[in-house]
Amino acid sequence: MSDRRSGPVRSEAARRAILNATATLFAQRGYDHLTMEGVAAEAGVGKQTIYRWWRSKGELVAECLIEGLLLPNSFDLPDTGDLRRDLETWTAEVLRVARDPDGELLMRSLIAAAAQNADIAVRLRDSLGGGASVEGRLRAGAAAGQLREDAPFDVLAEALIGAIVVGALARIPSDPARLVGTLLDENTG
Amino acid sequence: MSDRRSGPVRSEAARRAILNATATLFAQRGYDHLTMEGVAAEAGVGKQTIYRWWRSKGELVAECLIEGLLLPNSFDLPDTGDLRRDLETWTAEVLRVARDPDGELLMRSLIAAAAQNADIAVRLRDSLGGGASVEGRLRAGAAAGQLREDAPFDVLAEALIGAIVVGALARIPSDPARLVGTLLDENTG
DNA sequence: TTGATGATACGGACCGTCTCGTATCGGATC
DNA sequence: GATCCGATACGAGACGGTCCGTATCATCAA
Repeated sequence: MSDRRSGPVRSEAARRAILNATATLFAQRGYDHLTMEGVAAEAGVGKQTIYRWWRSKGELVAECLIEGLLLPNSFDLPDTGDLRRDLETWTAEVLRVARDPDGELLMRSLIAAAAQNADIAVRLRDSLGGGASVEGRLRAGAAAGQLREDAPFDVLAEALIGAIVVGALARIPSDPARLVGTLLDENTG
Repeated sequence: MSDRRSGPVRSEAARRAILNATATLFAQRGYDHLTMEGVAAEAGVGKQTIYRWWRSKGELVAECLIEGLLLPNSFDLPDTGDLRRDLETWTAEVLRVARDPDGELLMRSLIAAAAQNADIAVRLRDSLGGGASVEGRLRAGAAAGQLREDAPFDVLAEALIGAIVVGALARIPSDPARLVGTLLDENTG
């Protein structure tokens, strides 16, 4: 028995056009005003082609997130060996984007999308450095003697990301150095 | 010149029916599946009566929040004199509601609503103890010698609420004692 | 031959506006 | 004080629009 198939193969061009259109419209209009018909039109594609491969708007946005089409690469957390400076750099970069008018809509839309869709929440957390990057960087810092070895890395990561998110939602101007300082100071080795 | 009006006065019965219906349907279906027509039907009211007094779904939900129809009163932060225990009690209560299936939908919907609507974000922050309650409780604790006098109260409050919110979004099981402990431990006087 | 594609028609859900007829208020008239 | 009148909120629902998710074309590449 062979699982060979005849007929045309899934069009990669259509897939990319759809994902790019989704990213464009998401950034322009936000999650709630993102429509499947809009994506189809922008991508020059039939609606059915979208529904054939994605079950919902949420899956579409989640895949854009995975593909890195929604968040800039600068959100990668650096590791220069200086834990505090790296965290401040990263926090400042995230806050800078969050304060830019376009970026603010993007962040708020991502949060709204994450609140409505578990897939997106997981992907967003990854993209924003959830389990992996922030917590990992904290561990590396501890290994380098810049943080208590037994510091609660997961809680600290959650608090840092949480403070940024809530600050963005409530439009509170946060100071990266104060924020990182508050969380690190008490836990330095 | 007088600003007297003739004609019937705004119906308080209709207002309450609308707000109650909004709260009920919000808790049942979440923010995005809350429809004006659904509210009108549930409240036994004409759609126009809603649109006459509220410009959007967001304003409606924000007013429910103000009226205390969406969040239980138990979210009031106690002050027994023991800062750490009070914060742990409050955090545990919030997390308890967030873990209940109905409560989870409610919390996630509130976050989604806050991300989309600035009014709701402000009201939610108030209801959840934003500037006022958590930060104020921290100050009181400092005055009682349970926290450094010069601790960054605002950042700590933001980090605590943020950690709870992000934990709820990403469905991370948080431990109230660890969370509060991490934030308080080395800011104690 | 098979199956993905762009296009488009379809019924249905909600939107926000508009207009009914009805009920209730204040002010003017008697 | 009784009565009428203009103003206005009310419940109900019709209306044109947008978007949903599904179904069905003819077309075209493997």
